[in-house]
Amino acid sequence: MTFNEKCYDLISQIPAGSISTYKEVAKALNTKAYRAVGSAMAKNPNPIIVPCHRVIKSNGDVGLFSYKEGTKTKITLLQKEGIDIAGEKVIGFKNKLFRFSSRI
DNA sequence: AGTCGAGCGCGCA
DNA sequence: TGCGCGCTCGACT
Repeated sequence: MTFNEKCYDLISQIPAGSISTYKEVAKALNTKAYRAVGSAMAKNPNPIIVPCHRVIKSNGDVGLFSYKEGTKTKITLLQKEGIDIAGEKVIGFKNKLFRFSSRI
C-alpha cells in the first residue's frame, strides 16, 4: 500500500454530492505532502473508482484537473453532482466537505 | 490583502 | 540523483 494507493482509497470513499480537499486527504494520511496528493491524482490510474474531480483546494478553488481546459470539465461534473460553483470557486464547499475520519 | 519561499512523497529523466 | 507537481502554510510588505 503506497502513499498514492491510500489517496485513491480515501478519495474513492467520497460519495456523490460530497467533496473533499487535498489537505483533508493529506491529513487523513497523516502527512504533509499535500502536493503529493495532487500529484497522485494527476497520475490517477483508476479515474473510475477515484472521483478526483471531487477533490478541490482548501481555499475553495476547484484547482486544476488534467489540463487547463480540463478544469472546466471538473467544474461541470461537480455542478451536475449538486455543487454550486462560481467561476472557478466552489460555493459553500465547506458545507459538503466529506471528512474521512468523521467518526463521531 | 497580496506575494514569496519552503516542505513533503512519488514518478520521471 | 535531482526536479517538478491537480497544494498548503507561515512570514513579510
